[in-house]
Amino acid sequence: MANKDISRAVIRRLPRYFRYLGELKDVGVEKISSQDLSEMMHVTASQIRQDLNNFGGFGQQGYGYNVSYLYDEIGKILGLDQKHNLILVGAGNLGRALAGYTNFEKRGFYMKGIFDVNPALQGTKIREIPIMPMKDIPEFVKANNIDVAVIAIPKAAAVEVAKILVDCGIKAIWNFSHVDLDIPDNVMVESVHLSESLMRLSYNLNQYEERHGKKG
Amino acid sequence: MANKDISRAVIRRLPRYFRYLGELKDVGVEKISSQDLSEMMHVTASQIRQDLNNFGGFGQQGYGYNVSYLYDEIGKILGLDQKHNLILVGAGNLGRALAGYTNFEKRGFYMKGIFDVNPALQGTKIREIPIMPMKDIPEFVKANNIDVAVIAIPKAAAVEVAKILVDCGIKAIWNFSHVDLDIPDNVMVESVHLSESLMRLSYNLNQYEERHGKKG
DNA sequence: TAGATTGTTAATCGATTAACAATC
DNA sequence: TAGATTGTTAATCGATTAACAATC
Repeated sequence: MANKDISRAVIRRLPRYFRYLGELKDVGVEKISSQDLSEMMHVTASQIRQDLNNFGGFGQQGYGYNVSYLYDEIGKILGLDQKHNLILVGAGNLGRALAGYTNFEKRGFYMKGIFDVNPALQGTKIREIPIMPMKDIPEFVKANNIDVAVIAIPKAAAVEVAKILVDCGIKAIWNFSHVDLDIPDNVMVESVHLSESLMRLSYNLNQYEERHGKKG
Repeated sequence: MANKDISRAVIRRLPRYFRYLGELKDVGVEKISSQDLSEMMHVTASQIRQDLNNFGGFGQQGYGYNVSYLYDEIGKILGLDQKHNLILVGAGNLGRALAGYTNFEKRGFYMKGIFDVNPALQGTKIREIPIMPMKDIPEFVKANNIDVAVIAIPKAAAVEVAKILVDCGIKAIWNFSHVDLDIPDNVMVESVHLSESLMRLSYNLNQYEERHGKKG
């Protein structure tokens, strides 16, 4: 299960395999060949086999892959069987949406605390999770065995907060702020840059219109 | 400005250049060399020059790049100077957060309507934008010159809604539902799969712990 | 056994980096 | 002019695809 040097491209694709296998499992499909899966996912069968074989031989010649088994194995590779406590920093629009995100538990992440600068929010709760002042972060992180933080605050504050989080030993940050957090290698950062995603949409839309006319 | 066959990798990077140039501009920096920018962004200078030269020579030998000019040019390449009307489908937690997302206007996107299945929400507004029943989508899209839809609803509904949107001539979809929308080539889809992002975080966190021990 | 399909090696393709001539 | 730095070609690297022997 411990694997060195898996390429980023492969890791990017793993969750998508996991999603498709989960759906197949849900509708009761027991086995699938790389060929059939490739048609469903619009990728090559070769790529699927290559990707999976980075982690071991999950299939069987002449048969294909057992859906349920492969689903579980990819889940383990993704570490979804591990439990982690997390905190949310920022209870604005996006933060509140993330606090209500029910998939955390399904992936092994448990939200234990929420932090915000707004004094009006302090003492209130979201889904039974207390909202606390920013200054309480270090103590809370240490006391509650927190190793992941979700950051959904303006970029200026994000840089500062990231530093605090790193100092109190957080191990990973899910970053929604519009900034690249420059933190030590031993802290993982996964960023969701909505703004950049919107610009890519804009680019593609614009390209299409330039090629086909605005009312194409 | 019309450019064929720019690789996806380059497009993925453009918004990031745009962000850094915007920040440089904001602090009053007038020019920058690919070398200096590369150090700031942690990429190679060569890559920056290659990327930019896909769209034309924006720099000057012996000088570098004019920050403000390059910022504007990349903005044009990304189509941020174009205006588009959009609707939001889904006024749940995430939908409400997106409705409050103030960057839309800055990127040329104007939210004109919100749609939701919940009857209790109908007739109410978010930021002066009316929430309407799903069945009104086609009429509204046609009447208000809408060409982009933001989808933030459960995956089962998303597939169905996407079909309706395509039928009434929408040109691009910003998809937050956990599903790959299988729609015609002439409709652009930009997906933000939060769930997959969280799984990548999980993978990296897990890898780190396996290599360094749980309390590394 | 024959057929199917994997695991894996080899070939191809594309993206990144290095190098340098052009030129401001 | 000399120095700096781009634009661009060539070299390298990595990722994807094709092919097929292994094997269920």
